[in-house]
Amino acid sequence: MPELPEVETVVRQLRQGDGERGASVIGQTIARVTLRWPGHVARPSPREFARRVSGQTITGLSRRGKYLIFHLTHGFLLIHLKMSGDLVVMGDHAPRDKHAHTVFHFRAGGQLRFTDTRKFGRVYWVEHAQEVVGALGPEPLEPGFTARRLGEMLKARHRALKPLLLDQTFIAGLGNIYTDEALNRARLHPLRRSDTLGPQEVRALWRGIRQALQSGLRHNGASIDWVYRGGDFQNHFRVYDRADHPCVNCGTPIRRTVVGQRGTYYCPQCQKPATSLAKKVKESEL
DNA sequence: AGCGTCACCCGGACGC
DNA sequence: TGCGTCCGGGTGACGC
Repeated sequence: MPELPEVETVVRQLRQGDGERGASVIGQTIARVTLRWPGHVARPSPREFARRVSGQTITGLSRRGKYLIFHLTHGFLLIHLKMSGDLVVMGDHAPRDKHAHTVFHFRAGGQLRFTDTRKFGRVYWVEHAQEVVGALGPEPLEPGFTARRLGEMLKARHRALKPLLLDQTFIAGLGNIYTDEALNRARLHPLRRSDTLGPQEVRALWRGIRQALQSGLRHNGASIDWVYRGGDFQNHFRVYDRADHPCVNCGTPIRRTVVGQRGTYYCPQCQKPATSLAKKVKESEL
């Protein structure tokens, strides 16, 4: 599931263009679009989408949260990879891929393929990118995201940390993997209430979030399931998908529970619940 | 209003 | 082999 580091990795590769993933998309003019599965188009209508995007030149590429933002001559093309999406530039005669549901054909030859096994991904064409990403929370790796600011944000809410961190309007870019990794680094229990953290704990969470994301970026993201993006962060998980494996810090077996309908991994020794939570947590584990 | 919970969309993996 | 179940990002419905 592409989260901030995976999406950023894709953005960098599409921007630079390398041997493995083809030429840069910057400067390419989209001659036409093939919509093999129109359900990919979130807005406007599939027909209108194809019309709006065709003939436009990609002048820039950026990221906001988990969205890729292609800057066009007029308006913006936004793509969300959701769980299984991937974007690759290929030659026109590259082998067919049954999961390449949306394909952007370049005037100069070559194509940008949006492959998406699960079909959860979405594409948008809008006049202003804000129409789609306007409600997102702050970018956790940008300078404006300080520990102080995080502290104020946490104080203003009264929720368990895990679902709050997954809320894209709270912070943009964290998904299930990096949330669990961040909480582990911060030594905070996933069910801990956001407004009960002391200053040291806020700072630990701030550092945990940033270190987990930066570590992911350094490894070019994680390649899990059948989606290979060149990254190897999956070999450096501390808790995610490591149920019953020893905690890298204390050796205690990592535990898997469900929080907010999401598989949640944590170390029961390093990430102890606050005393007021302990009873509730114990009950849910029996 | 804010929060928790659940269903939904998909198809591959996995257990029986 | 073939069935049922699980999984998840984001959204929207619903109830408290």
